[in-house]
Order: sequence, then structure tokens, then C-alpha cells
Amino acid sequence: MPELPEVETIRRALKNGGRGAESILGQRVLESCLLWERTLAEPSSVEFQRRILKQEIKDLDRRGKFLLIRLSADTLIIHLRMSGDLIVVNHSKPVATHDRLWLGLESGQRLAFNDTRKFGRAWLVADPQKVVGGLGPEPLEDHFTPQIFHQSLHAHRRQLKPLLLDQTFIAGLGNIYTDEALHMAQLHPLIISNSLDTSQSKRLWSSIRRVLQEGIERQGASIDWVYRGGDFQNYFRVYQRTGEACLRCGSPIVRITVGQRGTHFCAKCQPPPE
DNA sequence: ACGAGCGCCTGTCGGC
DNA sequence: TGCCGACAGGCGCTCG
Repeated sequence: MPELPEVETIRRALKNGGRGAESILGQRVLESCLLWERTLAEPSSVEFQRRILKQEIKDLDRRGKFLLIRLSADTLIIHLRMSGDLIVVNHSKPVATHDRLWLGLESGQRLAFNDTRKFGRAWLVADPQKVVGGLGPEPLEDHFTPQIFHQSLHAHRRQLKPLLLDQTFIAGLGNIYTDEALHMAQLHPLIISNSLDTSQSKRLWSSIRRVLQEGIERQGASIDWVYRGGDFQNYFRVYQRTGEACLRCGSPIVRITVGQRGTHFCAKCQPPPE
């Protein structure tokens, strides 16, 4: 599912309660069960079971698309990749079909990492930097300024779409929010990054932030067969709207493939580079 | 430095 | 109805 707004929505629900569950803060882990080996990136299954036991959930943070569950001694880091979700259910409920890893909490609740396509990953580490240290800036933080963004764009000579999807360049954008941000900024996905002038860079900077903020306010997007609570999918301007009218100019939305990803844009509002 | 192609997985949808 | 390919919110790897 998960781009920044969806991960942020899950983080808030786990921390403050929501999506039909209580907060997991302050709970101690009494039991753990790994149902798909490859879901656990680190450490070994045996060490994981031993180490996580009795640790208390102290806080929940997010870095890009990574969820950081701060425990007494370690951090449990989760990346949901394409189809992952984190759900809190009562322990009396049966384990769900695609649950890959779950933790039994002292409240009698179970925190389940459900992931149909098995691309998701979990790490239990003492130092989170080991996992998230290479990420680019957080787009919604104050120190991510238009000036810094413009300089970064000019430090590369890459097509905008693949560059924005590169998590070492900027953290948290995925296929949906990238297409939406480029449309809002009226920039074609194949424009070369260092050709943007300062006003175009600033437009892209503010579009990225606005789209992400809007996604968070709408509690993310729920698409495909999984309901996730958010309704941002009803407000897409280009994503999955191939052939439909651009909300700005009325021209049909076009779909091309860029870096093996479906890419949606308005051919009139987002003219191609020469 | 950069882009293309592929692998990892399961499921849905549309065309024939 | 059944089969088959295309496609899906991600990312790490190789190879030019």
C-alpha cells in the first residue's frame, strides 16, 4: 500500500488508537510468531524470538515509508512494500490468511503484519540508522527547503519521475503521489532534473508537500481489494485516470511506462521536454 | 551516473 | 467457463 501518507496513517492509529483498535503504546511483547521466513530481514528467527520477548513498546515513529516501533532496547522496523498492513486484533481472533509475522501483547491483543505479496520486511535492530540511514530528506520537515531541493535536483541529471521515486533522493514518495505531484506542478515526468529553473523547482517542492499533506488528511488511499480506511483514491487527479478528463484543462489523461512503472499525466498541462 | 530488465509474490481484471 | 497476459501503492540486483 504504502507511501508516506498511508504509513503515517498507520503510525498514528497504532500510537493513538484508531482503525478499530486501541493504542499499542506501553504494551509488552509476550509472544512472537514468524509465519514466512523471508519477512524477517534481520536478525535470525531464533534470535528475534529471544530478543523481542518482554520488550515494551515505547513509541512509534516514521522515516519515509519505514515504520519504527521503538522498544525498550531495540527498534522493530517495518517496511510494508506493496501489499503490507499492520493490524491490531484481539488474540481470540483466528490468524488471518496473509499474516506473516505477529506479536502477542500483554493486553490480549495481537499486532499482525499482514502482507499478501510477501514483499514486506521487518528488522529488529539496536541502531535504526543501519536500516534507514541512507534515506533522503523527509519532505514535510522544516529543513527541507525549496533551495535545498533545487540544489539536489541540479546535483543529478535524471528524469524527474525515477528521481522522485528514488528513496535516497527524497524519502516517502511512491508511484501515486509522484504522479499527483508532477501533475500539480505541471511538469512532465521525463523532464531532466537539472533543467528546472528555481520557480519550477519551487512549484514541484510545494506540490510534493501539498499532495502528501492532502493524503495524510484523507488518511491515505484505499485501492484494490484491501480497505484501509482512507479515501484519497477519490481525489486522484491523474493516477489510474487514463483516458478521463484532466480536472484542470479537460484533456484526456495519458498513461506511459517510465522505469517499469505506470505513469499518468496530462499531455497538455505537462508538456514533454524537447 | 544513469536507465533498462528482472526477480521477488499473490491476486484481480479484461479479452478471447 | 477457462485460460492467459497485463497489471498492481516497492525495491534490490545485474548489466550495459
